[in-house]
This record gives sequence, structure tokens and C-alpha cells, in this order.
Amino acid sequence: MTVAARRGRSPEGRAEVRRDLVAAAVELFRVRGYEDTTVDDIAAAAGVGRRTFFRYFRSKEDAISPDHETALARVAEVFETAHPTEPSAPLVLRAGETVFDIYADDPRLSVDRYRLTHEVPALRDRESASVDHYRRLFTRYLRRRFAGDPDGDLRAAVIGAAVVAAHNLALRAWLAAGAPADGMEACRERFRRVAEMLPGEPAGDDDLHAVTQRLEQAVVRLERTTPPEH
Amino acid sequence: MTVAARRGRSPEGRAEVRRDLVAAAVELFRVRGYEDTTVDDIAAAAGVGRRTFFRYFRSKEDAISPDHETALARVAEVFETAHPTEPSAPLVLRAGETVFDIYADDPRLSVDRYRLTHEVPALRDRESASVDHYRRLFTRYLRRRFAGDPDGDLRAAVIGAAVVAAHNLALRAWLAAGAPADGMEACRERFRRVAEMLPGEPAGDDDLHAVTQRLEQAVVRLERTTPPEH
DNA sequence: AGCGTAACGGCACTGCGTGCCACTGTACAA
DNA sequence: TTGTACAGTGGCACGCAGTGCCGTTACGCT
Repeated sequence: MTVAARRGRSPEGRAEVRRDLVAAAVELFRVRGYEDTTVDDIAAAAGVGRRTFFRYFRSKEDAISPDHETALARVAEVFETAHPTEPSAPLVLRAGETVFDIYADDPRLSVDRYRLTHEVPALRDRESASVDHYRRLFTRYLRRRFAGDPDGDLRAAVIGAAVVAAHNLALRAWLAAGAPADGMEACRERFRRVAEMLPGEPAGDDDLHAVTQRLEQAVVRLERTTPPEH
Repeated sequence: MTVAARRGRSPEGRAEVRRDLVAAAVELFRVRGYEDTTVDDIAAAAGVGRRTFFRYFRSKEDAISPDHETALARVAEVFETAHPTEPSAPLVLRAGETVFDIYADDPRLSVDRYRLTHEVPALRDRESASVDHYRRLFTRYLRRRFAGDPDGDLRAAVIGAAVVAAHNLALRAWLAAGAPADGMEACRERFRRVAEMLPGEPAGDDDLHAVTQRLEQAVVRLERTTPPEH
């Protein structure tokens, strides 16, 4: 305990204890199962007291996704520092890329977490809640941006939900494949295709031009579409 | 206790006990707060033992949204009994309407639940998980329907998420207003507008016609759009 | 060297959720 | 009518998550 007491004093020490706790939790969950692992087990494996565990994580589930708040803040920063005239589509795409970066930072841990969250119902539901936090963040920003537009709230809700869903689809496919380093670009490209499915700018009084432009884009996309191979 | 023991015997008795428990839970949560209400309190208020509570509900949170599974099954039935040639857009709209029906069945209870789930973080996260179950259901069905299409999975994910998000937007606006009887139609209409934002059928080899049709629709929509009032 | 501070471990407590069991009212058979 | 199988109930005890409290201990600062 003397060692542990010393470890937590400096900021580096705290980070080390935190890493040990996450590693112990993930390993124990993987080997012994989530339900059959107690907080005592995790704390003991990391060499700290049970009470200390709860000083690092709010709950047992928290040990699995401890960076959620940080990731959320990073995405929020992307929105806040964006140039006001930047179109919405590339911006939400850029925000999504930020999340990819976080997951790609530690692929092994990401894969372990992915498997756990898709096997344990309790963690699965928690994951849903986390994803919904992202959805709300996207939607909140878009709602501000579309304020005053006809159906602005609806467009914000739809685009926010759609982007997050596409993001998860791409991310989970990559994780299910074991998060290969050479698969990340395909993941990102898959995500970007959502942009083609988003509803465009609302039709105002004077932008019939925009509508015809959308048609042109659609025709161009049509021409370069290769026929499906079946 | 003799009374309670008798109540639970017949199917009607079980339904009655169930209703009493839900009513007691909602009322206690509303008056005393969710965290400050124990399962003992709920059981005592309903006149049954604490152990019996857990025979009716899996958890304390379950007492708030006990019909989730039923509602999910009802929506699944809409998808399964749908005619194979029915277009996707009206079908997912119809599935959404089904959920409206369920909420409109007991507006008072729906409003109480809405307020609770938006004030208590634990219930809020649980609500996210529930909503995600709907999203998965929608997406699963659409994925089967789009199987083989280019970007079929992506379209399914996007449309499923978008429809559920729009549904929640409309539903929550109605609930936040106190679920007025004369506001339900506006709620439904608001939900239906999501159909205009959904990506159309994928551009194949021979459906340039569909694209031009979408343009025509867009122009028509443009013409009947009243200018925003700001 | 002395002192304030902050993180630690341990303890006790509340409350959720579950396994177990004895009890009781009900339905059905002898 | 009496006996019996059964299903739902309440109570008890237990494990575990999460929290408040407190004495202890190591580190930084003066």
C-alpha cells in the first residue's frame, strides 16, 4: 500500500494507476467475464484498495470507457473552433474523423472494448447511451446552425442521427475485423459516403439554383457509379 | 398479505398488481424523487412484499417503462406483416405511427415518464438504450430490404437512425407540451416530414428518371414553401 | 525540520438484485 | 368432503456496487 500511496501523488503516478486499473479491468472482464469480476478483483489486480478504484472511476462500467468525456470534449472543440462559413457536411465529417483518431490511437484496447460491449448486455446499453451523447452533441450544434430555417430542428435531428449512425457502422466494421492498420482508410471512406445521403440545404425563396445544382451532382454521381456486381 | 397473495392468482389479478406497482412507482418518483425512493417504498405503497416487486419487474428502473418489450414487438409485427412491394418510406412511417399510438394510449403516464426520464440521469441513459433498440429494429429490417443494393447497409443505418430521431423529436415536443389531445395530429405531421429528407432509391443503371422525378418533387416543394417569417 | 495538503486504505452503511424456503390460497382428484 | 399438487407470496440471508467517514501516510512548501 505504501507503493500505491506513493504512485498516486504525482500526475504521472495518477495516470499510471489509471492505466493499470483499465488494463486489469479489461483483462479480467475478458478472461473471467464481466459479471463474475468484482471491483475488489480489479483493485487487487492493480495493486490498490477498492476505495481507490472509485476515486478513479465513477462505476465499474466506467473502467471500460474512461475516455468518453474527453472524446466528447474533443469533438465539441471541433465544432466550436470551426469557421462559421464552413459548410455543415464537411464539418460533421471532420468531427467524426476526430473520433476515429481516438479509437485508432489504441486499436487493441478498442477491439477488446468492442467485443465486451457487444457481448455484455449491461455494457451494450451503456454504449448506446454513450453514442447518444455524441448524437446529442452533433444535433445541438446543427440546431444552432439551422436556427430559423424551415424544419431546421428536424434537419438537425436527422443529420445528427444519420452521421453518428454511419460513423458507428464504419467504426464497428473496422473493429469487428480486428482493427487492422490498413483498414482504417476504408473505414474513413465508408463513413464519408454518408455525406451523399444527407438532405441538402433547405429550399428558400431564391435558391432554385441550389436545387438544379443538386440535380447536376446527382447526375454526375450517377454517371460514375459502377453497376453492382451481382 | 393474504389479499396480495390472492390478487396475484388470476391473470386479471396479476395485471392489477402490476398496474398498482407502476402507479406507486411513478407517483413516488414524482413526489419524492427517483434516488430517494427505494424498492421497499414502492412495494409497500402497492401493498406487496419487496420480493414480489422483482417478480413483476427486472429492476427498479423497469417499473417506469414496463411496456418497452411489448411496444418493440408491436413494431416488429408491422414490419413482418408488411407487403413486400410496399415502398420503404411509408412503411417506416407506419411503424413510427404505431409507437405514437402506444404513447397516446395513456397520455398522463407518458408525460410523467417523459419528465422523469429527462430529469434523472440514470433513467435518461436507460431511455437512450430503449430508443436504440427501436433504431436497431428499424435498421435490421431496412438492411434486409436493401440487401444487395450499393451502400445498402449504410442507407439502412442512415434511414433507420433518421426516422427514429425524427420520431423522438416529434414525440418529445408533444410530451413537453403536456401531451394535449389536439396536438397529436401536429406531432404525427411533424414526424411525416422526415420522409422528405430521406435518401431516395440508389441510383442504378436505368433510373435517371427517378432522379429527375426527385428534382420535380423538390421544385414543387420549393414552390409551395412559404418564406420564413424572420 | 515542521506543517499543511492530498491521496490512500479500511470500515461501515444503504440499497439493488437474487437464491432459498416455508406458507397459503386455489384447483383438481379421490 | 378430504387430500394433494401447484403456483404465487413474503421473509430471510447473501453478494456486490457505490458512498461517507476517518485515521494514516507520503509529498511539497516554507
